[in-house]
Amino acid sequence: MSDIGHNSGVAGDELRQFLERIERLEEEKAGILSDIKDVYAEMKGRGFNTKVMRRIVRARKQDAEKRREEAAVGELYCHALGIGDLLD
Amino acid sequence: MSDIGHNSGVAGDELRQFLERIERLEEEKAGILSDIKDVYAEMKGRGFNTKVMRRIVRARKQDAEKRREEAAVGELYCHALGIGDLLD
Amino acid sequence: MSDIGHNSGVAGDELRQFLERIERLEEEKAGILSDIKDVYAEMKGRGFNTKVMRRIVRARKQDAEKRREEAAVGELYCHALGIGDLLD
Amino acid sequence: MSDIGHNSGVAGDELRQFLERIERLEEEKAGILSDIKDVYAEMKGRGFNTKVMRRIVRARKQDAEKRREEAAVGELYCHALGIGDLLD
DNA sequence: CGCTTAATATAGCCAC
DNA sequence: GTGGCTATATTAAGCG
Repeated sequence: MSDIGHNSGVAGDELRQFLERIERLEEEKAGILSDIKDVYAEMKGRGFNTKVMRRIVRARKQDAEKRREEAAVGELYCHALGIGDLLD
Repeated sequence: MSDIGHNSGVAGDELRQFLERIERLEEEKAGILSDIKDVYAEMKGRGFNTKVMRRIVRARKQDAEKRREEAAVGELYCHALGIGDLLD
Repeated sequence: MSDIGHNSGVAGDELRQFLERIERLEEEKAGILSDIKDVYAEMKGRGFNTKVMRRIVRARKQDAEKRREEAAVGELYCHALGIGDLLD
Repeated sequence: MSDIGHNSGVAGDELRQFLERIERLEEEKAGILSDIKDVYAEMKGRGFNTKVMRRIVRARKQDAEKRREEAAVGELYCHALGIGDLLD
């Protein structure tokens, strides 16, 4: 191999591409996290109780999850009953 | 030091005690996990759809969690309103 | 319907039995997990580094060969990326 | 009550605004997380060891943090010495 | 055996 | 600044 750098061929290039994509996304993620933190800080500056707010946000997330979960159970039920494989 | 083993004094003894306690508990845990697996296997042997069962168990666990979470939010609300620190 | 409750016959009873067995075992499991947590907390209170302890417990559980193999792959990747020896 | 909805005045409106901003950001965050997951999945599809990749990404993140910290200290020192920004 | 979920460990954040 | 707590990342298990 010629002295094209320290990588070991084409796999190295591909790896580097993946690494760049991931680190780019990680940067974006860090930005969002920072924004969220800022909003809570602003709230607190406006005199709101952020602990309560965090709980609410979490509860709403859990609620959405639970809905999805129940829908999944329902679907399984329907399937199991419809095709008669509650006994599989 | 006399030939009491390869430890380096009293801290070594204490560490070993902790390690034993932990590994004992880990063994118990492994036993329970194995038991759960066995129950599902038995169910399947009896002709039941275990995937549905797992979903149900999970949904019920989530339901309990959500209850707890909502209770926590309610408590925070009461506290916030009661002492008047919705604005903290 | 007779006084058998809201289930639909004998399969329902059997299902309920299984559900109870599973949830009972899940409770026991939760108890053990809690105990393990307590031991680590106690260790920390005694001044030990629990992160290191966890690694030791895990290492004693798993195989050494796999670790060696992963280390080799990591070295390879770092070399391919031209970023020498970030890992370990 | 006039047609302001079910809230209890201006604080309610402000709260709702904050809630919307937060949940909007949470959605964006979830999108990014999903994208990252996809990249790793693609890598795995191309035959790479993603576990090793994750370790590399993490190591580089820590390294970057340490760099930033050292840069900050360097700036501080330069300022304290009255020799502005010798270090990049 | 891979690949999708569940369990566990780590890390970041907030309050004290 | 420390310690608990929540969220995230990693590891392991279970199923097809």
